[in-house]
Amino acid sequence: MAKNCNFIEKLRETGLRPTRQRVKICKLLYNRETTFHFTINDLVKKISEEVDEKISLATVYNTVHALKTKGYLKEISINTDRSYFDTNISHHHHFFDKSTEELIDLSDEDVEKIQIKKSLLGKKISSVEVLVKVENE
Amino acid sequence: MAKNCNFIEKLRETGLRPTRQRVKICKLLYNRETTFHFTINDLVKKISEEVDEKISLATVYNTVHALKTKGYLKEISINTDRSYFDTNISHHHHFFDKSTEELIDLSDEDVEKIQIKKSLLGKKISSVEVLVKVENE
DNA sequence: CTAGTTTTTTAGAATCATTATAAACTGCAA
DNA sequence: TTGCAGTTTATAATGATTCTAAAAAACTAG
Repeated sequence: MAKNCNFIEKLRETGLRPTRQRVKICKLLYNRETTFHFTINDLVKKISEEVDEKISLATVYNTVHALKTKGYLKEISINTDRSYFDTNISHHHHFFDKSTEELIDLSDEDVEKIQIKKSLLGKKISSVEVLVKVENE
Repeated sequence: MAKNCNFIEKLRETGLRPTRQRVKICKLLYNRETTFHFTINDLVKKISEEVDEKISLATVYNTVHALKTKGYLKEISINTDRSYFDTNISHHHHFFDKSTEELIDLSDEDVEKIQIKKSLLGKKISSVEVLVKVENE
C-alpha cells in the first residue's frame, strides 16, 4: 500500500470491503511521505481534524485491527497503557524516545545483524525485535 | 535480593518499611532457584496458594510497583493487555513463547553484541532490549 | 512502654483502553 | 432491485490498573 495507490483495489484484494470509512482511514495512514507511528488516540484525533465525516471509535478499532491482521500495519509494544502501530511493515527496529513518547524507525541496516546463540528445543524463532530507548542527553 | 536473604533488612535499606505483606511477597518472588517471570495475575494466584494471609489486590500492585521503582524488578512489555515482571534485574534479553505465553531469559552472552549504527542528535541510549518471539515448530 | 506521627493496607469505586453487542446500514452479486 | 453477508454505530461490558479515604500497622521520641 504505497503512497497514492488505489486503496479501493488494495482493500478488495485482501477481502476487506472498501467502505467509505476504511478508504478514508487508509488515505490518512498511507498517503504520506514518511511512515506513520500512532496510537489509536492519535488516529482518532487526526480523523476528527482531517476527515469530513465522523467515524465511530469502534470502527477505528475494527479497521486498525483488520489492517493489522492483513499485514498492512505492525503493532509495537512499548508499554502497557496503549498500543503503537506502524505503517512501515518491512522488517525493522525502533527507537523509543522516552522524552517525547515517540517511536522512530531504525532500518534493518541500522542494526548489526543479531545473532542468538541459544535455541529452544521444539521452538522456532518467529521474530527478533530490538527496541532502543533513548532520552535527552 | 538473592536467595534466602533477609528481606527485612533489604527493604529497610531502600526505604520501604518491611511490612508483613511486603516480606511475604518478597519471599515468594526471590526465595527460589530460578528467576521468576510473572504477571500480576500470576502473583495473586501464587499468593492465594502459598501465603497464609490474604493480601489485597491493591497491595500487590503497590508492592510490585515499589519493588520496580527501587530496581528489584524489571518490567517487560510484550503485549498491551498485561505487564510482565522479571526478578532477574541484570541486563539481559528475552524469548517470548507465543504458544505458552511464557517469558524465558536470554542472558546477555546469549546474544551477540548489538551495534546500533544510527544515532539521534541530542539523545542518548538508555537501554537496548531484544525480544525473540518463538512458536512451536 | 506509650502517645503521636507517618506510612501502609484495604475494600471498593473510578478510570481508561479496548472489545462485545445488537440494531441499522451498505456494498455488491445475482 | 433485491437480498444478504459484511460493516458501522452507539452504547454497554470488560479487564487491568489506579485512586480514595478510612482503618491498621510501623516507627519515633519521650
